[in-house]
Amino acid sequence: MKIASWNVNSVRTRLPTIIDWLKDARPDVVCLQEIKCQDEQFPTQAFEDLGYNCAIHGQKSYNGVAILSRYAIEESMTGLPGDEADDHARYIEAVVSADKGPLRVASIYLPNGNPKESEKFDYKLNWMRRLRTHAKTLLAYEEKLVLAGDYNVIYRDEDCWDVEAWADDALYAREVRDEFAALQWCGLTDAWMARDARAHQYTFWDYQRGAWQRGHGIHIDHILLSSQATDVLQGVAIAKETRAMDKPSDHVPVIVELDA
DNA sequence: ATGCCACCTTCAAGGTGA
Repeated sequence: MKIASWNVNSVRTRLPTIIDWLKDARPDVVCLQEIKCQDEQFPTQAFEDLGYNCAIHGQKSYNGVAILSRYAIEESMTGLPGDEADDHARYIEAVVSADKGPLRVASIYLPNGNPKESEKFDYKLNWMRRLRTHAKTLLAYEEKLVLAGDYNVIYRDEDCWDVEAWADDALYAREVRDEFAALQWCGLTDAWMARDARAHQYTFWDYQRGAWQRGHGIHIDHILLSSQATDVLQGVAIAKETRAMDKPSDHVPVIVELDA
C-alpha cells in the first residue's frame, strides 16, 4: 500500500491537478496540507468519486489538513493536545483499516516560524514540543504509525540548494533542527533517510525567482514511521514530476510504500 | 531592506507563506 503526503496550497484551486495525480499514482492513503478552506467547502464528493473516504480539519483561508483513505476510517481526531487556545488547523489523525490490520496516520502542517525573532518562531517551537509529547503517547501504543506532512524543517545542510541562503531562516534554525532530531529520538524513523537518503532531493520549490527552473528547492516534507511501520517499509519516493504540471502546488508529494 | 509568485478575502489591496 502507498501513503502520500502533499501540501497542495489550496485544495479548491488545486483540485484538477490533485485528481489527475491521484488517478495516475493511485495512493491508498493521502495526507493533505494547506487545504485553505472550511470543512463544508472541501471537495469531498470529488474524492469519494475516486473511492476515498475523507477526514477533514479545515479552517477559513489558512492552514487546514485532511486525510483521504481507500480503507475505512475507523476513528479520527483533530488538533494536537496541549494547547486548547491554538485555533490553527494543523493536525489530523486517523486509524484506517489497511489490508493487514489497523494503521494510524497523521497529516501534519507544522508552523513556518518566520521571522526567527518573533512570536511565530516561539509558536513553531512550542508546536513541535507538543507534537513530540503526542508522538510519545502514540508510540506507546506500539502500532504501525505514520506521521506525514509539511514539517517546515530543513534538517540537513544538503536538503537545500544553498545553505547560506537559509542560514537565518526559521526552517533551518538550530533549535528547530534539534527539536526535529528529538522527535525522531522518541522512536521515529524518517522514511527518506531509511530507504534513500540522497542529498538535494527536494519537495518544495518557491513560485518566485524561477526557483523550479533553477533547481532552487528545499526538502521539508517528511514521513516519520514507528518501528512497527518501519519494519514493513518497502520504499520511498518524491513525485517531483507534479511540480511541472499545470497549476502546480509549490510542494510535491512524498510517498512511502508499506507492506501493511 | 523589499519585491519577486500565488494563495486568501469578497472587488482592492493587504495578509500569509517559505
